[in-house]
Amino acid sequence: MGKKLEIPKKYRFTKQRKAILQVLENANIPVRAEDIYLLVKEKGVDISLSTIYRNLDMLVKEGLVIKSYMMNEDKARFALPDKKNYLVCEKCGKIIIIDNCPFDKFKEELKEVHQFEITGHCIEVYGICPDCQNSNGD
Amino acid sequence: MGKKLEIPKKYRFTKQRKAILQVLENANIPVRAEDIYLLVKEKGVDISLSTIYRNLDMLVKEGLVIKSYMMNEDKARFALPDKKNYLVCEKCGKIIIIDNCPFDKFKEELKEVHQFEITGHCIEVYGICPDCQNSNGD
DNA sequence: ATTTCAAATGCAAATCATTTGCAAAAAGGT
DNA sequence: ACCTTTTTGCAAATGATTTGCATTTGAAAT
Repeated sequence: MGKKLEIPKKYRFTKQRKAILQVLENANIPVRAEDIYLLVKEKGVDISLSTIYRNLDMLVKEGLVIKSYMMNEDKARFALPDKKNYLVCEKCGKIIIIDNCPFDKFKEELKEVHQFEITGHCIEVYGICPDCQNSNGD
Repeated sequence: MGKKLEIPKKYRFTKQRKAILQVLENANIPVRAEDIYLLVKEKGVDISLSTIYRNLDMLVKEGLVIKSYMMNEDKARFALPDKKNYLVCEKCGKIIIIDNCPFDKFKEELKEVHQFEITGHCIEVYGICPDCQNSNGD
């Protein structure tokens, strides 16, 4: 699914780090620290939440991972850059990645108008998914 | 500045609430709960943080205010819907609102492809602002 | 293969934004 | 002014994320 994550050589390649990368690569939506925790443990690798947070911080600082927050959720989510644009269903929370981001063409215009050197972006679209449109009530 | 906020009649019009709305209307960028707290106090109106959070929750639930998180900041920001798309400078943190959102045309396409009934969106673009492009170091 | 040492980890404690319980204060209709 | 309900403030609780520190572990050098 996602692209291969290349960790800069200045960092060591531990089994915990390896497992975290694997989860991020396999995830098809942005995941929370806790999701990673469970998925890594599931693979039989021992890990702690602080290790996960420390690695995510590092990855975000290196620009390899995007951190974002979703509507009405107080926990951060992390994803490879190709999963940073998504649709979220307000009812069931389903997440759908938008590929072929339409934003790129607009980027040029924005760059000129504001003289910004643009390094990235993140789009969150929310609405009601097909399934929830049909089902009334909750 | 921003548009006028209309509070549904089912809510009472207290002085704290009035002050919060005023701050949101006058803000030219998304603000944090704490910013609102300081600005309201500055106007001489007594208020507590819990009142601010409760009102913001209400406004978000009513769809009158957009809640978002910015890059590398763990605090939520709140803004009227016309300020939900912005550029952030990674160096100095400067925020610039994108008006005339280019996203609307793309919305139709997205609606068809994913069958989503789209109710809103939020775009964050990050990069380096003109000022910071020149200044080296910090 | 062993040594060596900085980087990485786990645990428990600390932080800090946000939330919540509850009694007191203030809206708004009658 | 009175009554009922919402809203507020305070202080305590919550819960995600961060941090200190002793221990473990990569991987470079021997």
